[in-house]
Amino acid sequence: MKKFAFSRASRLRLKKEFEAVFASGKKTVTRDLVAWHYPGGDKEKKIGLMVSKKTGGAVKRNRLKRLLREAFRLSRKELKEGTRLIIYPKAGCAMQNLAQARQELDTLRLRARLNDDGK
RNA sequence: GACCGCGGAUGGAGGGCCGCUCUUCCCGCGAGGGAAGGGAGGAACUUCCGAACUUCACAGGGCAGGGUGCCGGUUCAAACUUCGCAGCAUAAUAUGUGCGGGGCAUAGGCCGGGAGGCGGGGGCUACAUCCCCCGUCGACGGAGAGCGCCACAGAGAACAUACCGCCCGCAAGGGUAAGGGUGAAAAGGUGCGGUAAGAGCGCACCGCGUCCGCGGAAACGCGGACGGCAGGGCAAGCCCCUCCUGAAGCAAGGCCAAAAUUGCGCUUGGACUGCCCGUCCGUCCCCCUCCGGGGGGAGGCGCAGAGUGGGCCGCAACAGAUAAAUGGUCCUCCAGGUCCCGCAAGGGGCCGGACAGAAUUCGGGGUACAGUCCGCGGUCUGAA
RNA sequence: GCGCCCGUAUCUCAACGGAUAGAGUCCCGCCCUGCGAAGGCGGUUGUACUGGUUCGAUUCCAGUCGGGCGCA
Repeated sequence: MKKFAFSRASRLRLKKEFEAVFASGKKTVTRDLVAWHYPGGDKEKKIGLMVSKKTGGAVKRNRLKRLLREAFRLSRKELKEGTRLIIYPKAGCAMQNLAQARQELDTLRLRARLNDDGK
């Protein structure tokens, strides 16, 4: 297995999965992000991204998703196993580069107590 | 040379590390791993036109509805269709693929022309009309079929009882449409004749209409004859005429198909065993009964219909995803901006790469766009 | 992706193609009150933008821009 792999298994892909997290998950809010999270059944950590059209055009939205996906990919070993996470950047979100994205994701993880404490 | 505007081209380059997606091959029981190769644009944006494609509808004709509107030339597709050639894939003369020619856009783009509107200048001594030139604009059939509207001002805004006038008349009344005034628009213009005053009432020129001739490929123009001249504007108001037009759209459409439900058929279930026999354990409810059993329901199994969740095709000619890939980060170079040091050559610091992201495909239009290059036009400045 | 609709004051809505674009609300000033609320009087604020048709455009037409809706 690759160390920083990010395949389709790490993404929420079905409407059912999203709805399960919305229905029974907890909501955590930081300055720029809103997140829903829920401990899943298996060990896989999965992420889903939602970006509103209010954020901007397709280029801006894609850039935002790529940054957040990259931040998740690089720091996902710190995350608790089995986490299902949905991230929604707020409309006025001023995220410019990867460093800011990782910092935002870190504060989100601490605030939601999703750290991998080694079981 | 600088600046501005318009049009066109281009839309940073190389590398390291970590990732995503597709195809082919290899390894692996599998999960997966590895190798090679492909992976956003001129606008992918917009959805303003059209073509292909798909499903539905469809005897023929008409109406309604929607659209179109001076003339000529030119421009058109990796889609579709037709023909020819080539050679690859394959068992194949079929199919796919490549090349070339033809067809195909009602209304688009570009170029040119013609009438027309507006503005400016000039000409006919002057006004008006008209003519010529320059600039500019436009979706440019019909107001000689009908309906409707035309504020304010003005007497009057459309089959005129004409306000001030002019003329006749003592007056009542009548005749006038020249002149004044209003307005975006008021019964063709100028001149002469004519008349009580006037008027296409008559005449000349111009304008308008009809017909004929000539020129032009056509729109149209020119000339001649005839008609005294019908009654304003608006059709991007309704409308009439010409011509075109079946509807919807890949979320089209086709296929596979859990669970639950519906229908039909069959039916004691499990363990021991390779299988049968056999043994053991479990065996819901109702009705009939000659106590052997039989029938029905529930349950179980199978099949079928429909088609939800979901998936596949449509969807690839070297992008082909589907909560939707084509990325992140660092270094060097190339442009660029700004600041500091310096007389200058130059050196250093900081910032930093336009607009923008495929979703069946193709063509045209529209819009956005840093920097660089090219062309055209304008203004300013300088030199000869 | 495809198809469709709508843009008027801060907000909710009016306005046969006719001029100064209205009504409530908001805001501002004054009056009233010991102060405020309510009330009264007065005022500010504009047709998304750019062209075209027309004597004249919020209205008609075209194009940009910005919102919204439907379709599995």
